[in-house]
Amino acid sequence: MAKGQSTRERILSESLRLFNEEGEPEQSAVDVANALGMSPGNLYYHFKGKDAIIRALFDGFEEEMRVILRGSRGRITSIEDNWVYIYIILEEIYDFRFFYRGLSALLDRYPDLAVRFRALLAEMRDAIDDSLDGLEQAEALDIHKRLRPVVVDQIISTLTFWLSRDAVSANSLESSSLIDKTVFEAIALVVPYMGDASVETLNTLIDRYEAAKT
Amino acid sequence: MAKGQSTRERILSESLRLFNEEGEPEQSAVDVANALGMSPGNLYYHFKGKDAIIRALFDGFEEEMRVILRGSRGRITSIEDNWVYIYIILEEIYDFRFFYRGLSALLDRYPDLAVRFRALLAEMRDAIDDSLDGLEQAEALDIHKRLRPVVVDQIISTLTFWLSRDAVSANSLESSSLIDKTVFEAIALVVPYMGDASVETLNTLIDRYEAAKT
DNA sequence: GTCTATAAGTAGATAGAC
DNA sequence: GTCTATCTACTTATAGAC
Repeated sequence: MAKGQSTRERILSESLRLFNEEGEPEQSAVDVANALGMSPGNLYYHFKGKDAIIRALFDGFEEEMRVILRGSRGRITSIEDNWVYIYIILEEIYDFRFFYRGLSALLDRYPDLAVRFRALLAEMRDAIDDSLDGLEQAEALDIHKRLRPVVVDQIISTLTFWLSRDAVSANSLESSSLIDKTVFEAIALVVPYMGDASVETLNTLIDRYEAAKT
Repeated sequence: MAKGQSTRERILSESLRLFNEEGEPEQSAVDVANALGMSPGNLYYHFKGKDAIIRALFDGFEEEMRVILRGSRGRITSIEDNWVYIYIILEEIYDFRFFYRGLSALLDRYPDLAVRFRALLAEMRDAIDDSLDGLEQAEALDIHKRLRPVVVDQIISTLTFWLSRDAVSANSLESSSLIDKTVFEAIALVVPYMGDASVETLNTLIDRYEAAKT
């Protein structure tokens, strides 16, 4: 543990680590205290319980994600830009993976977080719409009016459930491979709408993907 | 409750109802017994606990899903066929929705069910491959070799996480509307690969979707 | 097959000493 | 700020009577 870290911060970072690595449902507030060599009473002095810890962790995630989403507006015009942009989003989600893995259950347990999470998803939707607009101009992307919202839903769904998909699949990947694969899949959703540029774009995408693997 | 139903059957159907409607994590074995006006001791006589109940429920789901998946092989050639086929799959999943809503957590808790669930997904993958083959011949569907497995993944993902997506979204739909919407989205994933037939297919799809709504 | 009673274990939470 | 001690509430599980 880095010196200068307050007890509060130590509780938060150890909780995040335990939830991500051992599974949030399996860890009680007392487990967190034990992992830190701290008494439960002390932990309860800093946080009213596991609920308060999870809310505090969400605060941090929410803020960082907002910075990412807002920082990109109007700046995404190429496939390369998109690759990097989505990669950054997925890395942020990966750091908060316990939340995404048990999403439905957690949103049921914390209705207040559900409201905030939905607001975050709405921001993400706007950001994706924005970058699709950018691509439509720069790369002659052409999505049928009726299909546009469906495609956006599919992209959001991919960015939301990629970790659950991996958990369900038999052979779980290492994190960076998984992120690369997911970026590829997200962009692949719009490739067929690129008309004559599709094949070329697909090749660019495959090159980028293969490069990331090495 | 229908007469002639054994206590075992009553426990299973009441458990399924409670898990689906009230959430599986919130219901203990004692809650199920109480809901049936039965003593916990009696429930424990029939099932060793909640784990045994969930395994028995999975047995039923697994068997029904296999029948559906195997019954369709080689019989799907049109968009209409696909619509009906996917609709039936989603209805079956809907009956077992508590499981799909807490998928990651449940597969973590029951590694034996994880193995069986993955086998079921593999069967589903084969069935989807099969029906895409059918469409490729009948409707000149043309998916780039590299994208084919990605598209199949996206379809499977849609059919696996549609209930979680709905739970996360702000405005949850009524079950039949949600199923219609999901069928539309699943088929929409292959529409752009239909070349000249795309627009026509999309219109057929929209008509079918609008008809389902009324 | 079904009931009552109860044991055993654990998470969540707080009071009060240091 | 941190610790020890403790209490409540609840789930799981079983023994033994009917």
